[in-house]
This record gives sequence, structure tokens and C-alpha cells, in this order.
Amino acid sequence: MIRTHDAGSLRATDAGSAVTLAGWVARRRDHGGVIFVDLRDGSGVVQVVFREEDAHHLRNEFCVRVDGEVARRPAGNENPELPTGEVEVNATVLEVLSEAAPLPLPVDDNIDAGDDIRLRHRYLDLRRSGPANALKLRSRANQIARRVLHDRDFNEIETPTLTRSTPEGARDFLVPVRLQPGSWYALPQSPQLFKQLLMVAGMERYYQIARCYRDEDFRADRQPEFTQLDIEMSFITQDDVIDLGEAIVGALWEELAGHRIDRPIPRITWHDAMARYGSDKPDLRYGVELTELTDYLRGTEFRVFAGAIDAGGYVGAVVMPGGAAQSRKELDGWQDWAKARGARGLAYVVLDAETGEARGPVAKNLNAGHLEGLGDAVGAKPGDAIFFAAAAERREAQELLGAARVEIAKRAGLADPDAWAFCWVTDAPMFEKDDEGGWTAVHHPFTSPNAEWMDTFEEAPDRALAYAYDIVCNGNEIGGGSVRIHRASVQRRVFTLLGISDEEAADKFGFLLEAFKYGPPPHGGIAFGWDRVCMLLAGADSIREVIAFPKTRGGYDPLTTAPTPITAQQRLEAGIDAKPKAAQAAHAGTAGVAVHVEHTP
RNA sequence: GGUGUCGUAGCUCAGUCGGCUAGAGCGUUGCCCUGUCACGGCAGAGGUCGCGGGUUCGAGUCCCGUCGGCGCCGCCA
Repeated sequence: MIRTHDAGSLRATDAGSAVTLAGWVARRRDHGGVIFVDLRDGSGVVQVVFREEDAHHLRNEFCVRVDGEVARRPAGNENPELPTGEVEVNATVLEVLSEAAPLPLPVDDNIDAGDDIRLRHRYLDLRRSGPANALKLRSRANQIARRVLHDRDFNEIETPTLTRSTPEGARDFLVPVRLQPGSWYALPQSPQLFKQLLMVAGMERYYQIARCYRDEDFRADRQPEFTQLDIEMSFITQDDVIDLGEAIVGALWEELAGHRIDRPIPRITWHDAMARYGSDKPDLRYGVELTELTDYLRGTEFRVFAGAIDAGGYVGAVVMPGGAAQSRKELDGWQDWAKARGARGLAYVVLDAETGEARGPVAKNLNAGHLEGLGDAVGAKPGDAIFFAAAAERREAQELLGAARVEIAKRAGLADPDAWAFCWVTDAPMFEKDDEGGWTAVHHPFTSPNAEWMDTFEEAPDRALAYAYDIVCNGNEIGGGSVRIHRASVQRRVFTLLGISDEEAADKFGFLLEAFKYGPPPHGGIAFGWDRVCMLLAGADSIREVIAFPKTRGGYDPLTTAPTPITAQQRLEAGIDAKPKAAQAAHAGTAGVAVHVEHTP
């Protein structure tokens, strides 16, 4: 090594030691006869004192080697802000290893540049402690997960990233195949089918920190390439997977966030989550639960509510504590908020802080009896606002109220930013109606019905429940999985219900069904959205902070400027323009079957 | 695809009701400074106000379009 010591490691006990340091000029304070330079390396910063002229020429981010001697700082000159603040290094030799041009963005922990410029010069952005620590934390998270899994005899196994288009809900990224013009690889949206094959293969316990690809639009917590901690186990029940999930999450939060998670982590059924929180990933850091009013308001003449009730739908409410104090403008703002979400509006009643009297446009439409008990029915006090949603589709109204609940918490500051609230959402429905009136798998078509519905799911597909579970942290879905179907007869019945013919099934997942002929073990698993997990542990607002070289919202990488056009030669060789044969076209891809993969981002 | 918001010096931003010869801090260049630690002082350079069009005597400011960053809806689990 060029250096003998890490800059950030020097302490008073090192005084008198001759050291060689190597790093970057973080900051310099030039007093003419004496020049202080904060020298930064991967371990931290230490002050170096120069009394020679040559240090005048140092500029920020020059890469330097310094020989010198560690000394206690003169009395009164210690800097308690720095771990190395008791000492300094009196330089005897300065070697400039490389110079730095004037910086396009400040390399300064206290100054945040815009996303675009940070990504374009990500190598400078990452010299700052915040962004650097986020990546280092992710590295530790990987180690912790691997340790927990290896302690439990899991095997880390890699699966292909050039594969066939597999049956999942999102758009595939496609790769042309030079050797077979007209045929394309797809990048995997997850290793779902491969990990199931590994169970057939008797690997019994598999995991992988797997890169996955989905060609969909971006969000703060979504990139087109992302990472799952992907896990599958044989001969297990749902509880075994949940136990393992808790062990992983427990170790991560204890070691990286200093937070001991109370176990077992609470479980809530999917239906309860929707009823109480209007979400399948409820943020349990605060209350503000939904109240169903379908029965309470039965017989109302207010058309919006009556229409939903008569249609066999749902009317419900959520309370904004102190919401009566909002101005007319703020209350109108809620209408815009609701419309931006595609709702017609958000009916509300405010309870007068003094008298408890119900006021607002909707109050006029409700009869005295309904108004009288309303506060008690929804748990509202004088001074609160009550928001209503009504729809023929129960879930639609619940989701609007659920979104309102999150917005209420945001505006009222109800979520403790230092709190961690975990839960499992279990017993998810197996199926939901698709646009054509048929059924589609909520999770994916290999998800097992639970014991109760194993023999009867065809009789009431809308009510059938699966062995499917998501783990939620502070309103973020950080992982999800299911117990899989391992019996051919059950799988056939599911395909039949989904309207997937034998030919279609053979075409889409034939290789899996073939494998399942040969004694597939009962198995199940889970996948964690690793970027989200690391984002939460890092306290970041976006998964971009825990990805070394993320892309912008437009799928653009400001650093490499990818994606780029290709040359005519590349285009020719890649076989992009090859005309598919008619027979191939009919069987290509997975179009027409909407099925989904593991529940993670 | 829809929508909100932002775009002014290398960076972070201010710029009021349309009157601007466009400012500040940091950075940068030169000089000074022996105990600073987001050092300090003096002097300087640095601008297609994202781009295009329009309204106006006059546009950074108003209007239309467009490009880009970010957030949200759709989409994605």
C-alpha cells in the first residue's frame, strides 16, 4: 500500500508516529506561512499541516500522498467535531499523485447538487460521505443477508439473465440474438421460474441477490433494473418462510438501524388491511383507520352514497384529526387531490370545534339522524374533518380512502420519521377480474390456494385466498412471496380458471410443467425488494441513493449517456430486422396472458 | 399516455406589478495572510435567464409550443 495509515483512524494515541497518508484534498485553509489541508480518504478526514510553499498549489480534490508525523494539536486547537480532531499530521513530504480540474459540482457533505449533475459526475458525488455511506451500508446489508442464509444452509445460485420471455406482468427488455435472427432473449423480470426449477432439482434452499429487469415507467422507488434478494425453500409451510423473512429483516434492522424488531411481526389479512387502511401495504406508524358506513348510511337520500349502496357497493370514511381548522381553500384542495387520482371528488363533513355541529356541502344532504351519530360512527371529535368515499366497487372506494389516509398523515405530520412499523399482509386473494370479465392471478399462476380453498377455489374465485404474503415497512412493500402449487392437478385447475388452454400453458411455461412431472417438492419462497430495503435502512427518499449508477426517470444514464444509437453494422449483425416466420410469430412471447410474478418491485 | 413542479454564472439560489446595464454565496484566477477547521482580506473573470415562437415601446418576468430534471396517476406488483 502507498499509505501506512487510514486518515480517519488517527487518534491521540498515534501522536509521535511517522505516517504516510494518501487521499484527496477535501479543503484547504491557506494562511500564507501555514497551510491546513483536510485530507480525506475512504476512512475519513484528518488535518494535515504544511509549512512549505508547495502546498499553495493544492486545489480541491487533488489526489495526494503525504509523509509526516502525527502530533497532538496545540492546546485549544482541538476540533471536537472531528473523530481525528485531537491530532494533526505535520507534513514533511508532499507528492501530488494527480491533479483535479475545477469541479463541476462541490464535493462537500453540506451541499447537495441537483440529481442530474450528481449522476453525471457520480464518481465525485460518491466522494461525499452521505452517498458513499449509502453504498457501504448496502454492502453490509448484502453480507448480513448472506450470513443469515448461509447459517441456515442456503445455497447461493446464479440464474441466467439472458433467458426466454417469462410469464410476468411487466413489459420485457428484449435482446436480439445474432445466432438466430428473429429470435430474442428477454432479460428476467425475476428468477421466479428458475428458482422453482431449482427446487425440483433438489437444491431445497436457494437464494440469490438477483438483478431483475422490467420495462415500465420510473418512480422514486422503481428503476428499470433493480435487485431482489430472491429466496426459495422446499418442504416448507407459509410460516417457515415468514420465520426466515423475519430473521433476515430482524438482523438487518438490528445491525444497520440499531432497531430491535418485536417478533413475531404482526400479521394482518389482506382483507383487513383493505378494510382498516385502504391499502395492501398499510403504514402502521399511525392510526387514522377507515370506517365502513355502508350499513349506517343505508336509506340515505344523498345520491352519491345511495347509488353506491344500492349497487351493492361501499361507503366509508376516514377522519382527519383537527381537519375542521382547514380553510375553504385547503378543503377545496382535497377535491383537486382526489381528481388528480381519478376520483370524482372527496366528499367531506367538518365538525365544528366548539359545537360539534356538522357542516360542509355534504352535511346538507344527510338527514338529522345520520348527522347526529356520524361523529361516533367514525370516531371523530369536534374540530375534526370526515372524508367520504363511495363506489360500487368496494376496493375502489377503500383505495381512495387509503390514499387520503396517507395524505392526511403527511399533511398533519402523523408519521414519526424515526419509527419502524412492520407487518405481514397475508391471505391475499388468488384472483381478480380482468378487463374482459375473466380471471387473472393476483400474484402469479403458480401461487397455491390456501388449505381452505384448495378444493373449492373455482366456486368463488373472487373470494378464494392464497398462501401469499407481503412484508410491509412504514407503508413500503419490501418483500413478498407465496407457497407454490406443486400438484399438477391443482395447477391444471388454476390454468383452466384463468382461461389458459393446455396448448397455451405448454407454450408459455411448458418447461416448468415438464419439470413438475418428476416429483416436484412442496415449495415456496419470498423475494425482497433489495433497493427498497436498503433505501429504508439508509434513510433515503429514493432507491437511486442506494444504487451506484442509477438512471434518470427517462431511462437515461447521464454518466455514460446510455442508451445510444447503434451503427448500421451493429443493427445488421444483431438481426433486429429479421422477419419472423409466421408460425413462430404465433407462439412468440407471452402476449395475451396477464400473470404476475413475485410481489416485489 | 396524463398531470404537478422546477429550469437564471461551474454549483446552490434570489430576482417584487413587465422597466435590468441580470445579482448573492460557494467555487474559480491573481495577490496578501503562521493556528485555521464551511479561515479571512483585496482585486478579477465568468450569463444564449433550457430551446423556439408570440404579445408588448420594452420579456428572466406574461402567453403558446418544445426539451430536460424531479414527484404523482396510469403502468408496474
